[in-house]
Amino acid sequence: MEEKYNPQQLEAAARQYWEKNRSFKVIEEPDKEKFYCLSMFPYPSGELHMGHVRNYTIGDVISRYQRMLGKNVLQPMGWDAFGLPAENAALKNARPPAEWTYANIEYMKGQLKLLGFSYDWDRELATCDADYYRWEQWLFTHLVKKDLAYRKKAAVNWDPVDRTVLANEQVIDGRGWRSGAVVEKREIEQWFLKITDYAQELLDGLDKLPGWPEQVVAMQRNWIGRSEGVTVDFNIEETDEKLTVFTTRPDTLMGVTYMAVAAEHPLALRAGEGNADIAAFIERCRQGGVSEAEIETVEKAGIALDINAVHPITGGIVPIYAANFVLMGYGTGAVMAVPAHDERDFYFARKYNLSIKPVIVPSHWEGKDISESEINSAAGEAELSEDRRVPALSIKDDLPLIWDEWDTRFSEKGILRRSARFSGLTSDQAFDAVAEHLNAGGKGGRQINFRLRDWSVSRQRYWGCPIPIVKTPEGIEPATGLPVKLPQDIIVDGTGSPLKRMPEFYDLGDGRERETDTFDTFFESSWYYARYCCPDADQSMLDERAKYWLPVDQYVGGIEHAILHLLYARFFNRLMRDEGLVDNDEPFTRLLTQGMVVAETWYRQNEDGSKEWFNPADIETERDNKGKVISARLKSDGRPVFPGGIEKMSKSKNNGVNPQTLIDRYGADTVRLYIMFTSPPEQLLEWSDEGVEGASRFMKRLWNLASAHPGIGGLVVSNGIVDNQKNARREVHEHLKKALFDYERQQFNTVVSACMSIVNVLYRFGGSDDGKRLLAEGLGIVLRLLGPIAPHITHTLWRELDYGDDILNAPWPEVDESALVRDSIEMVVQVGGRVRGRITVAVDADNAAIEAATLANKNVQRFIDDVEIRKIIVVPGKLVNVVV
RNA sequence: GCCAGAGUGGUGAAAUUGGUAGACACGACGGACUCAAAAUCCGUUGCUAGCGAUAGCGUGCCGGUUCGAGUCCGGCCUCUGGUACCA
Repeated sequence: MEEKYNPQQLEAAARQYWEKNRSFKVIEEPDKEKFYCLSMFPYPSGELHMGHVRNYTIGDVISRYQRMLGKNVLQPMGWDAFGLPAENAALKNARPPAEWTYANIEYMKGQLKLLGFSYDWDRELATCDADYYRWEQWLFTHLVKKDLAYRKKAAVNWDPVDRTVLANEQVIDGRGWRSGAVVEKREIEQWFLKITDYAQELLDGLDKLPGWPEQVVAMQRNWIGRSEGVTVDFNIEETDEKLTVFTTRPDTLMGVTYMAVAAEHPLALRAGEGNADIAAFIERCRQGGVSEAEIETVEKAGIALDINAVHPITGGIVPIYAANFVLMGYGTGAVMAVPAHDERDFYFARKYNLSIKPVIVPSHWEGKDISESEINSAAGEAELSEDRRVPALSIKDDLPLIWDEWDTRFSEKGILRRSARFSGLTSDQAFDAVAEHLNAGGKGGRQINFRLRDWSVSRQRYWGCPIPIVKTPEGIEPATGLPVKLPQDIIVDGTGSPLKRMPEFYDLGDGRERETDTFDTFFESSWYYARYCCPDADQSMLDERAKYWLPVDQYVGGIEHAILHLLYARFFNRLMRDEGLVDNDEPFTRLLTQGMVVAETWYRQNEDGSKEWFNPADIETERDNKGKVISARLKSDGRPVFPGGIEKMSKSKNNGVNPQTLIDRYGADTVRLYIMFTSPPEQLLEWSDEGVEGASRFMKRLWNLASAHPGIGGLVVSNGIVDNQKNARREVHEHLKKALFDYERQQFNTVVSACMSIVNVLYRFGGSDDGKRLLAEGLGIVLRLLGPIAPHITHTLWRELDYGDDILNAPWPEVDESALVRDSIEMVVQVGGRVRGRITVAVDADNAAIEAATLANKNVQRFIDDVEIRKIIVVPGKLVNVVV
């Protein structure tokens, strides 16, 4: 046995052993409990970064843990290989995206192998392989036939200079990232999947996911956004047309004072034809990108169309505005506005001097009414004054009738006033009454609405899966002869998809043309988890093996996928279910969302004001006597650098730590241990080189302890009783209990803490003959507890110390409850909730004995001397609180 | 803007979920070993006062509930993720 810890050598040997024994190859074994553990597959961007290492280490720890519990564990790996970065790299290097992508896959695969992950590599897949994407093309043609896929126009970001569609990420401050031109919204024909048909089911399914983080469930619930409301038809004055809106607050219908439509709404476009101001406004609204964050933060603006609507109940006249915050793609592209009871409507009304008509008062406002004298004009009841101005309404007591500032109470439900036949009803009663009234008059009725919109899957890009559609003179039809293969040897030039310039791809003769758009890359990542079960199935998308493995028992990935990817995958699973391909509704039983990896940034200011960023590896720091960093300089020139804050590891801030360098230097086990130890999996992980040193030190400490006792594994005799080392053995089993508990709740940092504590105990007490038996048992426990986290060293020591042949087949350690028994316990004594002392009492002491011991404590007596004791609270086994 | 999180020593964090705040580490300081250094081992380490026993203060800020609050409730501040074409 090597005297010194030599990670490079032992890790290579351990990996060789696993490879030779095909340790992680799995097949379906119906008699064995299965466990499918999946980490989100990487985009092959070039090299592995720390985020990947963290994600895959967490997944591997869970996989190996489940395997040691005796389950049939599947852990696959593959490549999310289509996407925008390949096109950007292709543009830069003038090489085909396919070449770049496959080279990256080769390199990153080599890096993954160095980390000792227990993947079944026989199941590897890459989404850019036609063997993979042919099946999503197949599914799509079925969806077209089932009317679950359809075409409609939708807005995209258009760069008028580069004449190309931009991703939201490529729009920076409203301008194209390469051209710098102001981006425009442009409506183009696109394919959509009817995810809204599944909205209710996707919402209900969230209740059946107790293994998901509550925050993710909450985000998905809000994203789907079910709301019960009413549709209302407003006639357009002097025409036969109508404007339909949806509202969740029909109780405020009598307070409507204006309507707002999207700038691209047909009514607005028509008004713009005869009015230069309106046309200019519509043009201004066209500028800027389509992302919600951009649209919602832009200042609200509108313009009167000089078209009026007719209130469906009062017959009053309501002006129609075009507004930049109403979007054509959402609902009907029109909203009714109630400025007295909606914040956004309120500020818009103030900006354009529109009427504000309060119609709801607080529930406790029995009998009181809104003073008519303070309102001189309100749509639906009186003609608007000439300039549509309304004087300020005053607030009385807690009346929601203020004009100057908005109060959130204004939007609360209450009792209706000034609402004709509905006055006096509560908001809830009015909801029903208004809905029935509209329904009876043929002017609307109840409706359930979802915030969720249908999924646009068309992308005007090259490096993606071709949409299998053919345009013929007779119309649109699904392609036959799948797969429709993506041409590979292509040079990208940044002016739109090269497929559009390749008649050999799209021109099928007889006026028949292939679709040249490709699928959104979320399409591929929405079903890869299922394909891993049967990656070689060549007669169908999935086969019977999928029904053995699915659902995924544990999914691990970044929190940034909380909504889109996870929702699309839940949707796809249902699409595949409805094709009879899978049995289950939900694809992922448990979900762990891991936090990002961040690091300190360092910079120097250049003379032109720009900043130069330096890698943390090239910096040395100086600390004060408390250990606080007071200055830092670049190693190479010794001149100072300055901290720029802690940020996500990135190329732009040059704060990435290369996993490869660390593996070369410390070995994979140390990197894995550090990552698992330094933060709980769901939290942000702040990188620290010193922390890695600490992890490395622990590895050596473990190795040194073990190598000093060759063959000690043979001393383990049925949890060998150790008389003279009772306290030490109790500590070991207490830490073991803690570690087992933390494995179950997936808090791996404290699993490592517990292992460190056990090693500390063994260092102190492992010397004598009895100590050797303690050591034999304790080391056996630590090796198995660390097995999933640091697999190479534990594999090696398990064999070298004679514990057994293969630690993967060892039984998982169990707590010996008899080792935990104590004779006496220490309890904390508080007076008035403040700790004043400690008492030692027998384990079975009753409350009277505990109280007596408490009152006998000298320091306690100091604090109860001249005050009255009201009562004494005893928390068994923990503390005593004397209430004074 | 909207939705969802997070904030604890010099640092990463722990606190079995309302019961001893700071486990386990990192760093720093002191010691042993060494000609010396590295490595290793041992000790001290929330802040303030005190030789000490001990006391006061302390979990982003303000307020509340409770015998008792890092944990529960109300209101803020700052940071992070998502926001439908980054993946």
